[in-house]
Amino acid sequence: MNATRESKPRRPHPAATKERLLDAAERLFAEHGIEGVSLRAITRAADANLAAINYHFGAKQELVVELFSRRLAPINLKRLALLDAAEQQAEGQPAPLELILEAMIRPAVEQSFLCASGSRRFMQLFGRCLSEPDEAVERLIHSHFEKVIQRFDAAILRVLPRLPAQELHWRMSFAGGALHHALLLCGKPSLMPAGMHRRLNPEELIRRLVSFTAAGLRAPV
Amino acid sequence: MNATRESKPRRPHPAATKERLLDAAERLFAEHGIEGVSLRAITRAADANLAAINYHFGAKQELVVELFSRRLAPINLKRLALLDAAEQQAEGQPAPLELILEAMIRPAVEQSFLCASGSRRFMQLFGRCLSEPDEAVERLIHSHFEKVIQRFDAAILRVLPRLPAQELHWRMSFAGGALHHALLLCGKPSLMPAGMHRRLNPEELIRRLVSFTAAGLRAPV
DNA sequence: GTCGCATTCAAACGAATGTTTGAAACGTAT
DNA sequence: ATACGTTTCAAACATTCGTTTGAATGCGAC
Repeated sequence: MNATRESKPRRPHPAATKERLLDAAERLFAEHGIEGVSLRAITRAADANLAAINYHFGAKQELVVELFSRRLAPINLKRLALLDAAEQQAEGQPAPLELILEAMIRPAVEQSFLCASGSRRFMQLFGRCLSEPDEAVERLIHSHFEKVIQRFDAAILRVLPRLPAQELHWRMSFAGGALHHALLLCGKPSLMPAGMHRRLNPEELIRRLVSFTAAGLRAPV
Repeated sequence: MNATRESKPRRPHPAATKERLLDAAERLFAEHGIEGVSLRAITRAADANLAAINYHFGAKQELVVELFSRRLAPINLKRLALLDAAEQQAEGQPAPLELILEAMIRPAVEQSFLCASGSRRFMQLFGRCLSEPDEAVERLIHSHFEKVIQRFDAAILRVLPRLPAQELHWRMSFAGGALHHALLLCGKPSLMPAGMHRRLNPEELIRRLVSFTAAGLRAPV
């Protein structure tokens, strides 16, 4: 008998404990909030020992940081890539507003709808953390978005040159709020009005968000 | 010497402990989240004994319920009153979209900017709780908003009759997300882009929110 | 005064939290 | 086989949490 495979069916990849912890924490955090999940719950769900988190991450806070970086970095890279593509396709002209907004919205929605792995609920967690008090998380999010916000602000100012900067900032905040609230609803259909979550697919949501926010941004001052 | 006034300057109205607890809890909850505030912190801030909360409310959860009801009920009453006024002024015609949206937005923004008492930060707390996991809070919010949502949906369907119900629900969710995200930003200027919180007054915010969401709701399907 | 009721108080309760510890088990290179 | 660095484990650490308790206090009515 193969001792490593049959006597202990659990722990298929011994070196993957760190990833299992991240996945379990992501799922549980999205469901119950960061403060609402204990290290014991995480390690139990990840089939790991209680001390594993402090061994691999040092502290719970560091796990949170690594969790956010793992998901936020790819999303924002994709946002910038889509924006680059939109601007390159415009050939010197300002990129179309709808394409800019889709570049901002699509990566978040797609990540939110990704069924594979635990990444599906991350955007729900992210939306929750926007309103959380933890200063470390706040700084972390801010650092991840600083560059993205600058690029998108500039792109939109190019296509809507008559929009005052102040007005643009507020409207982008409104758009962000709409996006994150929508992703939140996707994770909590119980908050939706009846019958709203019929045929809930990402492309439809993206289309709705783009047309709503584009109209809002184009509103007369 | 007046013993009740000079020997113990604290506790001016002995019967107001319950209110002091609610005010302190509201402020602390808005700053650190519900789960992030202990009964000890609340009672310390309210200059009351630790057991005061369990004596006056029975449990922490009941304090939260009473806290929400105290603020949410007047806001939603004002919303319905403004909507009634808008529809009455329209004299049988559908009420103007901008007036309907202002009826929804103004009470929340004004409550959020109210400097007197601790009510100023409640809307920040409310926005936070939209994404919180607590099922009791979730049901509580839902029950407070059920009637309001129905009335506003109907009013908007009257002025935008060509808007499919599904589309309307999503766009109202987007509008709600924009509103609550904006109120969240007002409570956390650190999340704003630089220079955005210059001259932050409620009327300007209301105007911006109304024009943004009105344009979004009118967007072509 | 003194009774009765509402409120406050200090102290303690059990349970749960994040973290630490030191030994055991593991895989791998020598 | 032996030794070594890495990883896992059970157990305990000190805090903190929400809640409970029972005595003390305040205060108006009789």
